[in-house]
Formats: sequence, structure tokens, C-alpha cells
Amino acid sequence: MQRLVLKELPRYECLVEASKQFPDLNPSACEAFMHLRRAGDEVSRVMDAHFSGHDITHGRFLIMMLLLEKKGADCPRPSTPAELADFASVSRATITGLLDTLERDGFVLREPNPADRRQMSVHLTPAGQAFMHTLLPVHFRLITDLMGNLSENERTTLAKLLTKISTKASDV
Amino acid sequence: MQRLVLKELPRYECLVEASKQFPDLNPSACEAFMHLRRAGDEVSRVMDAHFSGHDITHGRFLIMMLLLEKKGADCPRPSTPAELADFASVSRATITGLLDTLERDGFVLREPNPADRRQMSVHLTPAGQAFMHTLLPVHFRLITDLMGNLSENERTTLAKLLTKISTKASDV
DNA sequence: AGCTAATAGTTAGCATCCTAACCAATAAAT
DNA sequence: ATTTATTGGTTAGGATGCTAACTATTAGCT
Repeated sequence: MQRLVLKELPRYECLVEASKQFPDLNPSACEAFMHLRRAGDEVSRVMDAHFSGHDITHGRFLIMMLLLEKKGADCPRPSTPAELADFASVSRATITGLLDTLERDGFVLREPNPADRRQMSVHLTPAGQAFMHTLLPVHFRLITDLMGNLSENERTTLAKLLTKISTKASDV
Repeated sequence: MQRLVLKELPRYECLVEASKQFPDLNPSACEAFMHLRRAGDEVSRVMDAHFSGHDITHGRFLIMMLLLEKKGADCPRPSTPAELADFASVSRATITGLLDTLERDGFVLREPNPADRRQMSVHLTPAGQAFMHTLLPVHFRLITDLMGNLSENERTTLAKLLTKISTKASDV
């Protein structure tokens, strides 16, 4: 699961040059856009490599993350396939596939809900919890490392700028 | 081709709370990380939707972009499958698949290279060029829109911060 | 020259995620 | 109360990108 992204981004002057031919090309917008794609892709690569070293995938990890018991949790926690799909912005069919694998590996359990016989109730098994508690420190360590070139201030700035893009993107 | 990403990111206090349980969790690093993933994903969704409206995919578009004749081009241009794979940071097998489709659609031509009979030489057909020149204005317009919430300064700052992440990621 | 190693491209088979169609169960409407 | 619409979950089949194995050609060594 990879995205095609340019390895070497075009130099800014090339963008300016191209903007003469294409008036809709805004060099700074293009530059920001390409950097976003590349950084996202690089980070994905690192994370995927990390996950595959632990016989898990990004998708399965995220599902277990969502199912994980939170301490002092006022944060709502999804417990049905439909809720998981919603939290993870992914189709229900995808959740079915991920849960199949997680159940096969003994990390998750699906139980019917007597109150509404359409629904399934999903939880982590003890093995699933143990797995996560082994993996999470390494996982968080890796994220901390990845952001290691940025100061606290820069991280906050980055988050703010990226939010502006996400907001725009969701209503384009 | 989608990535699983949280729709609602956890609030900062939740991250701080969680960091008490997991000392390796750095709240600001985590926050920046998740924003990066989400923004990248949102932007990908918008672009993919745009592409599919023109019966093309991200991958095929990028290949055609790489093959496109550049005016005043001192920028090097790939012309063999191996070079395309390198420029796009993708496997050669993937390029084979993309070229198969592009060739079927009449956008690209593969020709043997008499000088080195292992190599193929790839170029856009006139139809491929025409297609790109129709699509590109819309494409650039969309990118400009997506970055529309950011000022010139913010775009530059964003690019700078993202570069720091890409740099770090490529040697983690 | 002739054998070995490296390189170009393709093929085969896998994983993830998608949409569309489907069945079962519940809710809503008359 | 019965019909109709909606919701939850799964299944089937497709697309993209991957790795590993394969063939053909070229380069390097002795």
C-alpha cells in the first residue's frame, strides 16, 4: 500500500517557468502540495516498514488502537464494525476484512449483540491487549523520532497549517 | 487506494493524558504526525475523485506528467520504464502495469531501443499530450484551491517544515 | 573469447481497500 | 398489522501497488 510520489520535487524556478504556460498553476500552492504528498508518503513508508516487522499492518493496528481500553476515558470508543468504519473513515467491507484477519490471529473477538441481532460487538482479546502494550512504546518512540527535526513551536505551527488544508479539502 | 486515517483526531488533553501511561508518547509529535496523515489523506481523496472523473488514476497521471515535454526544460525527463520507476519511487513492476493501461488507452507508446535491446523507450502519443493539456489547467486550479486557505507565507513555512520531516523520514 | 555478474523489463501471485449487490433484522408508515 | 424503508454486516469482484522469480541482453573479468 503505497502512493506514487515524486522522489525529487521540481525546483521552484521550474514551477514559476511552468506557470507562464499554465496560468492556473500557482507555484507556492503547487510546492506546498507536493511537499505535503511527499512527506505523507515518506512517513507512511517508515510506518509500514515498522508494522510489517511486527506482522501487522497499518489498518489492523488502527483498528486495535480504536478498540484499546483508554484510561480516564471520556473519549468515546467504537465497538461495532459500523462504528469502526466511521471512526476510521473507511468502508464497512474493509472493516470486515480487517476483523477477519484480527480474529484469525486471536487479537479480537466478535460477539453477537442480543439487544440488536443485526449488530456485532467487537473487543480486543487479552492477547490483543498484550500485543498492543508491547508495540505501543516502540510505536510512539518512532513517531517522536520522525518529528525530531521540529521544535515544539514548529510542530504546533505545522498542525495549524495542516488543519487549514484538511478543512478546505473536506468541503472542496 | 486509500489509507485508513482517523476522522476525528484525539484532543490534545487526551494525548497528554495518554503520555502519562506511555512515556514515549510525545503529545506535540503525535499531534503533528496525525495532522500530517489526515491532511495527506484528505488531499488524496480529493485528487482521486478528480482523476476518476476523467477516467484516469493518480499513478497514470503521474507517469504522463513525467513524460510530458517541458518547455525551456533543463529538467531531466525520464524515458525508460526503469527511469520512470526511479523518478516516481515505485517498483518497475508497477510501471509495467501502468504503461500497459496507458498504452491500451492510446496515451503512451513503447518502442524498443536499438542501441540497448534490453531497454524500451517510452513517450506520450499526440492523444496523450492532448489529454494532458486538457486536464492540466483543471488540475492546477484544484491544487490552487486546496491551498487556498494558506497565505503565501504560510505555504512557504509549510513546505519548509514538511521538508524537515521528509529528510528525517528518509534516514530513519 | 567465454564465463559470470549485473541490468531491463515482464509475469505471477499477494495484500489492501474499494463499490455494488445481497441477506437479516429493525424502524417507520399507513 | 402489514408493508416498506433503513440499517448492520458480509460476500464477490475490481483496482492499485508490492515482492520474488523469470527471460533476455549487456558488461566485466580472466
